[in-house]
Amino acid sequence: MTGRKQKIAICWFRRDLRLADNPALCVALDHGVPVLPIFIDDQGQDGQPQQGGASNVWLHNSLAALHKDLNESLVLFKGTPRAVFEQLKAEFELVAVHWNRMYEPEAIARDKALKQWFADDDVEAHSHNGSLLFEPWTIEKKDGGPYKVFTPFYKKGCLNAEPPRAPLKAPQQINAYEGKIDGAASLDELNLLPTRDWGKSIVEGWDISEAGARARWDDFAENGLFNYKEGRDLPGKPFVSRLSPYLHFGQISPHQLWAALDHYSQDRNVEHFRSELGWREFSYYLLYHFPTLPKENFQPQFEGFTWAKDELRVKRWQQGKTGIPIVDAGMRELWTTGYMHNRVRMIVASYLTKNLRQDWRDGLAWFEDTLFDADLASNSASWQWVAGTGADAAPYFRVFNPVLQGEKFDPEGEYIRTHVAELRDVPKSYLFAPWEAPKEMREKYGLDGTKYPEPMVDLKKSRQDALAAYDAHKNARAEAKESEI
DNA sequence: TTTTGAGTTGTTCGA
DNA sequence: GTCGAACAACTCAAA
Repeated sequence: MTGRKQKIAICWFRRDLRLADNPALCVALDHGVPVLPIFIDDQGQDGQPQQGGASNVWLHNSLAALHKDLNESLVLFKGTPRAVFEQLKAEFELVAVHWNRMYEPEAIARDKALKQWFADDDVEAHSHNGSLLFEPWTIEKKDGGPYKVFTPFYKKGCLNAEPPRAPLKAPQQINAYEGKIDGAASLDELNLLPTRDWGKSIVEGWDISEAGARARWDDFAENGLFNYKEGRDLPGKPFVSRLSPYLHFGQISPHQLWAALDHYSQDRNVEHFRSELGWREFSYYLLYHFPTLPKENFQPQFEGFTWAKDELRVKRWQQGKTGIPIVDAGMRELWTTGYMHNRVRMIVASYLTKNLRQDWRDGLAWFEDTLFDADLASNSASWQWVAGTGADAAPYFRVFNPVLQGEKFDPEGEYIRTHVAELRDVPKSYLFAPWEAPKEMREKYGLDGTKYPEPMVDLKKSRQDALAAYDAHKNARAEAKESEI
């Protein structure tokens, strides 16, 4: 190549797959040179984690949509960011590189090293805040340490802090670099879709794009928000936002939602939805300050607690064949749609960790693989919360009774019937605990295990066993402590 | 340093 | 059927 290299600025898309309210994109466009929008798939490389199957399906569709929104100018790569940037640096004069921050421990390590590398090479590189309302390092207790309880974190820490910025408008025009780039990959070459058909069926009903995120919000604002505080507990009703996968991949930002909520009267429903965004912040905050959150019990007193390791139990839970209707409905919703209603997530998590006494990490791994919205921060914080090992966790004796939960939150059985076909015709009086149905009814509907399985474990006994296991652990610890003295 | 009040989402038991 | 108490202490946050 002769002459001077072409000047460009790079906007590195990651977990911010949108044009509106995208600080990195806005600033990249300000340099007055063509912007090269790129995405790098570095899963499994250089210590970066592998994303789950459902997440990759979502990502595939997101990238296709973003490419379209960018007038087909998005350039994809597979490999390590370092290698990609080395190549781009050889080919172009990099005026600046911009990205929006990620907060997983491995991502932080990667980005930190890259920043140093850019600094050593005199390339301007800047990270921006695109996905959190409050940066984790800005919220601290009076004594300077991190909060471990949600309410003071949210009320004192967040609500008294500098308010989140107003969302940025989408750029009116994008001066994108449109030449050919060596080493770029096609979307198919990223191989994000699974080989089985599963990838096709789960995307039904989702518009996986920035416009789709908008539409989802509009629909929720009109039909769910006004009834959110109580309605969000009813899995058979459309009162939850279902925005979580869009938030995870950044097709919509929390700033956009936070600001949009200002347009409504600040009643308890709006307050509650805001606080759910607060929970998302809290999860990221915990992961930032306690990076072992996905791997180790947050509460150290659970060290050495033994879970009843049983692969068959985990497998039947995954397949939605536990014999507990609301649990099976949830697990099947997850498998067939890539999503599970929040109330049911708690029920199935409580059932796995308490009634089946399986390690919360097994549940976490399954959710990571099958949820569209699999988000390391929220997922680890929430599993630990249910298991009782987490921050601000439920007391150990709080074991959900899935029969009562079903009767209370899915009273007409709509949710169960939607997801567990075998139970569609079972009368309501036995829908939540089919093992209690009279013999002839059990035979008629195949509730004796011919169509629908009998319960894996007795609910009452397994509850007592869980409480006993906790007690035993506590006593063992107390004794160990005593013998130290 | 000590003290005080509080802590997302539940269940069971007995009056 | 409804209601309050018990479940078990412990940690956190702030005064």
